[in-house]
Amino acid sequence: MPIRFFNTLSGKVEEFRPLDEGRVRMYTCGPTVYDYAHIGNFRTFVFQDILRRHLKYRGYQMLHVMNVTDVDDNTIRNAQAAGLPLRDFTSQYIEAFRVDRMLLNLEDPELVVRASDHVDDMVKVIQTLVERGFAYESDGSYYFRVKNFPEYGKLSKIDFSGMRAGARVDADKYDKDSARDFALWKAAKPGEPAWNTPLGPGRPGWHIECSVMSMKYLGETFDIHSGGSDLIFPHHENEIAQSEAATGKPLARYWLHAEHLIVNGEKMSKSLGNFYTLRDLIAKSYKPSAIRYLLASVPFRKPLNFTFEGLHQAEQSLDRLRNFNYRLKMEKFPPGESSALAERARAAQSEFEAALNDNLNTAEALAAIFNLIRDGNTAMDQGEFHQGDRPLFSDVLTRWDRIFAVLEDNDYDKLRKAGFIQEHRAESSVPQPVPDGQGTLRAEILSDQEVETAIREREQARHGGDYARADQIRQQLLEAGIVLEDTKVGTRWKRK
RNA sequence: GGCGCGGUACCCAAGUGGUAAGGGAGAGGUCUGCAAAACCUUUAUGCGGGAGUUCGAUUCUCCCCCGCGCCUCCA
Repeated sequence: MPIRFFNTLSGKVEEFRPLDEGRVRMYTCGPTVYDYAHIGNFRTFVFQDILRRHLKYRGYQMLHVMNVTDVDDNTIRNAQAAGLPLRDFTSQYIEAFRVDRMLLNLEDPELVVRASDHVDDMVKVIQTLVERGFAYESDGSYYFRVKNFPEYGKLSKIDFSGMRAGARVDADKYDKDSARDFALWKAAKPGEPAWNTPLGPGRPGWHIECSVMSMKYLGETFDIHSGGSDLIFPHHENEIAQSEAATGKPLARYWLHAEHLIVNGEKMSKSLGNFYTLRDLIAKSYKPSAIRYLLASVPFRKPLNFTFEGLHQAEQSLDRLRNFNYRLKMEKFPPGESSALAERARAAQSEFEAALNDNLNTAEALAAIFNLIRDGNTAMDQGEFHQGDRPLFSDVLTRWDRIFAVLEDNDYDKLRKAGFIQEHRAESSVPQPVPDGQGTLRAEILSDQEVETAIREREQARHGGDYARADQIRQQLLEAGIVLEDTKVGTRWKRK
């Protein structure tokens, strides 16, 4: 079955066929590293992760390049405010972004590249654009001459032909021939970082980095380019202009754009107080896997309305998935197998695969797996689920999770790895959350060993008929964030 | 104003020219020392509003209303 994507360039859903059989070259616009990435950014990055995971699932070898913008007005401003050299400042947020990706189970792209490492390459491309008549110098800055690139607007579908230069913007404010022209290279200003290059001292404009780095690592034409919908114009439109003017070849064949995340129906902004980073949500005790689930559950071309109720619902849904997975692994089933269940499992597999092939319809892919879970649970309750059915169900779940990556309950391991929580050390006192003074949370948690000791004590109380004591222990553990469930095969525990 | 994405039950959210997936929440029931988990039943004659096309529209067309985004450096 072919994969179909909505291509912003054509405005239609199209069958996906990469240039090289079996291999996909993809470029995605990563963050500007002047602060922690926010959940709106991660909506797009989770979409891109689902995209690459599905392509891999379909057997494609990926060459995925993600850029990091580490030189622009924002990074320069914040680095100065922090009193740090630009590179040191941005390196901190590149590292924070790496940790956030780890927490959200985002696969690492094959290459993550920094704009500031490619200034020489950018200079060469700008020189080419000058030679070809697409760029000009003015006061030490270089601009792209939009009117020489007639296809300008083909991605964003903006028709510029009727607009007169200077009609909207006071042209005198700029040293540009036309208000629409955009900067390729910005002349050095006092107090700002600058590179000494054949173009003169200065720093790159925003768009040129992506043209240059994609060309360098993926070639002049590659398969997929993606980012948030706000990048369609001007960023991606300008990339197309620069790249195609320089090479004479199409830049990317499929353009995929994620719609924005909004919060409570409003745009997320710092002034509205509804602006959240991943760390903000972790500090409120939400699990990264639930955040990933929520961000993945709405197909990428739909606006995603983020609410805390929605996040809570995602947690509940995730529990349902994991409960079934646990039951599948741990419960004892009668020998034999059922051909009806085998058929059911394979049907669910083809349903979720078809949903993802259809422009990454994650909502439908979720429905397919929940239907399977209900049928599996029902069969188990009725004693009709057999040992021989286990491997197939397990296989389908595992396949599904190659895309969604939420099944394994390893949030605490990851939070510990990130340094956000630590195990409880003292013997007597109850673990306490400890704010670390940076808006994140370092909480102490009970160790696995402590939990298991308490569970053994409760088991003894239960066998002795001392239910009051058993319930007390269960309550104490609950207050420490540990949930107990008595099953046929013993007591299961999990972290809330 | 231009371009784009949306408006489906209490909440989130699929989908189709032929009569509304899935998840959460609520209610009742089964199971269990209790709880939790799980299962069963149940919750939209209805898919923003109006008109049209059609045997038939939530799905197509037109108009209108509302939300969100972009329109020079925001994922």
